[in-house]
Amino acid sequence: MTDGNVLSGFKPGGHDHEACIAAALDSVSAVCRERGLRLTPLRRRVLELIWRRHMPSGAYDLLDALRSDGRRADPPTVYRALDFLVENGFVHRLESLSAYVGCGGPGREHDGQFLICRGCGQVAELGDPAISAIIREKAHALGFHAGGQTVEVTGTCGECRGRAEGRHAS
Amino acid sequence: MTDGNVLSGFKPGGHDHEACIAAALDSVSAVCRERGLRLTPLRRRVLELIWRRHMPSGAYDLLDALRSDGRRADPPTVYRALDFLVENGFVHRLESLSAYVGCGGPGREHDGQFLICRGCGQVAELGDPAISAIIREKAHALGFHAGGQTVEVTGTCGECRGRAEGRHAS
DNA sequence: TCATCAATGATATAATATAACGTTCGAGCC
DNA sequence: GGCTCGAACGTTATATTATATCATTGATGA
Repeated sequence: MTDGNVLSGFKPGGHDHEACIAAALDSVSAVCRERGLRLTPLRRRVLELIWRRHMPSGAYDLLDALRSDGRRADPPTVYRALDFLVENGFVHRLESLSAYVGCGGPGREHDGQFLICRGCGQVAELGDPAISAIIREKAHALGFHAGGQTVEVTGTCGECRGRAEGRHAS
Repeated sequence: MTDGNVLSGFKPGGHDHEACIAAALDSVSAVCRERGLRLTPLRRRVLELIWRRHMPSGAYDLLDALRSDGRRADPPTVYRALDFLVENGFVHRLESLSAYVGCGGPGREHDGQFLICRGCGQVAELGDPAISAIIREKAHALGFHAGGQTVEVTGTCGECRGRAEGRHAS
């Protein structure tokens, strides 16, 4: 099996974060052009802030960041931007954290599965058809017609487990 | 495949609800005795209220219900009872609804999967090992050590879909 | 009987999210 | 260009969900 189903993985310490943000913004920007959606400066900025932190952001963290920009901002400002980004699949809401992360495969229809590391706080997103299919099938066997799926797993990523074992050994 | 993995299903209109509540309370009561846990009157009452509504209850709904009992109650009262019930696996929190439902298999270790009907608001709980296993395995393939899983599916149950089709046909 | 600790009472406040209405701004049309 | 319209955003207020903190009660065992 390849990593073809990983929409966004845990990032090693030294990855080129600016490039990673830029790529995400470009990708969303392209999808918006295709679909006639308006990626306004505010929406774009919120999306950038989400990618920049590279871990789940609370709405009020984003609000503070907007204020640091010098912009006047109140809760509806950020919630409206988040609504747009979530509705169009550019950002996902993590229900178990009440927080938001950038989508690793914007523009692709998918049910995301999220791995949330307790150690570093990073989140990986899978878009694994086998997982969503088995859930849909098991539900269907009970006569249930599945719509959206929320799949969130907390645990420890490889890098953090490595660190923990390192400490043990030393 | 049997329905062996259904911990609690969608209830038909006429099921014996009192018996259903009593069975749940007895079952939790027995587990508490086994484990030396204190199912105090308050905790028992909150658990009963949750089963009685037979659909997800918000913490503040429960609070209102406690007050209707004539009992003085404030948020920490209900949240502490919920903490006890959730920690010990007698109640599950539905992250996508910020609400609580009774556990269909108290005392059994399991990752629950929840089917949330948009029509009637009822929730079915599965404890399907195949679902939790594939999630754990896919996570593991990425070096991620899975702890708890949140799996919540919104959609439409058979009974509600039946009703909707009935209206169409008429 | 008393010491102790878990449970609950009570007050205050934090964190997350939405309602409602006014204002601005840009796209399409005359 | 000037108009109209609707989407986006500004602004104020408030709703909903959850926790921190300290005081009090009450059951259990020394």
